[in-house]
Amino acid sequence: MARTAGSHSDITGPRVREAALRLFARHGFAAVSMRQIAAEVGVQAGALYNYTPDKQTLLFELMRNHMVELLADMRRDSAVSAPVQLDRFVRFHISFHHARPDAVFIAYMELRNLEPDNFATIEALRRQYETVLEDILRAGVDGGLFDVGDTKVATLAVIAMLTGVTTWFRPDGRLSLGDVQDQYCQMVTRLVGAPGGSV
Amino acid sequence: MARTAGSHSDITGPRVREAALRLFARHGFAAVSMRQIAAEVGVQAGALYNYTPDKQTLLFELMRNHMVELLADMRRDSAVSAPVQLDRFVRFHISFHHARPDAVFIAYMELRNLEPDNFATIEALRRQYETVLEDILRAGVDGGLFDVGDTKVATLAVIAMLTGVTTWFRPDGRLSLGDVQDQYCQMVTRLVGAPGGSV
DNA sequence: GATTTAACTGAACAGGCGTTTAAATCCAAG
DNA sequence: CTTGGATTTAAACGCCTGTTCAGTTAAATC
Repeated sequence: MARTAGSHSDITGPRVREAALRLFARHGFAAVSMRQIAAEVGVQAGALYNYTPDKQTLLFELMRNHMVELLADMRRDSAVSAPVQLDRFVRFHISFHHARPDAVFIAYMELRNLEPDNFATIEALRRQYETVLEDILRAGVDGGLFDVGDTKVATLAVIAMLTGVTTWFRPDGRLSLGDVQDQYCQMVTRLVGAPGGSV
Repeated sequence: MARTAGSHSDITGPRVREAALRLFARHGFAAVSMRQIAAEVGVQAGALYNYTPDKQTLLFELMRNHMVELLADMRRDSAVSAPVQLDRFVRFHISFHHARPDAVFIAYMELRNLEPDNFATIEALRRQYETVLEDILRAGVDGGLFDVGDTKVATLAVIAMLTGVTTWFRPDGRLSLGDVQDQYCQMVTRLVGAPGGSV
């Protein structure tokens, strides 16, 4: 034997992913070259292929990691009432996405650059996430606590609304993240027709 | 003199823009080559330069046309009440965007591929559109008909929610466009805390 | 200090990129 | 039918693309 596995790869590997994440988010997958990513890491383009089989897989892994992390971090507690679950979901979505603006951007913008198999995988994870919210809404409707027209439509409307926050929220702006979370909780609560929603 | 101006350009010009619109929407600006656009039109790449000074301008013109058309088609009638204006805004946004899925896609996804000056122009048009909704909400708040936390936040939330429709709505699906418009009107009405909103 | 091998370089590959330009083509007016 | 300008082609420009690979470097083990 000799050199222990990953004497530099422990460092370079993550750096490659970080650089790719930032550059893909900033300029788009198709507009970023492997040489640009390599330059950001301080390495030649060929060295990247120690860490990914190709550019497409690099994108796919970034998106999958993001979605897996999203699903893992979300705690689903069906013991509490639907309105409380909804409130938690809203706050979780906003804070989780705010902490990873680049990954969010990529996950929503680069879907069309995924090869069919990879697209199907990411799409399945995304639907899984949507289902969590949909289940909350349906539970609320079944319990007579919510009143929405079509549950699926309401689900997609709420997620679109929440994800939009990442595109404009700046922590040094007029409102704190907590302020924004509070307002979105109120808006979503009203949107689903919860009794306490309207003042 | 000879051939009247634009004997073929009347045909080729629009075809170039149509092909570019579709291809940019499908694959992304950076991933589409001038040769691909030319092939779609049935022409050599060089011929495109009779219709656009360069690729960047082709993208910019598509986006600007979309935004200008959006602002032009919207009829602002401040004589009616804020809730009615809001209802009309929601229905208009959904149907206008549904009729132009490719242009919508480009207008929201290709902003980062615009050069600074072009970006500023599109951004200004977009803010102009947002202001229309914001004015409606503020009028409603001032008249005691709406109750939102921060008006700007509510504006962005509603627009994000409405624009999201384009990503999933299919006319051959479970719901008609009218159904979707109805449900979004109800959700938005409740979201802004209008009195009749909650059942 | 010799050996081993992970990590990386640098050059090369075939092909595509946006754009330019001279020459060819086309067609309506004279 | 000739003419002349609008329209398009075909080829070329220099540069960049993702990926491969033989060769170099350097660190950890013996």
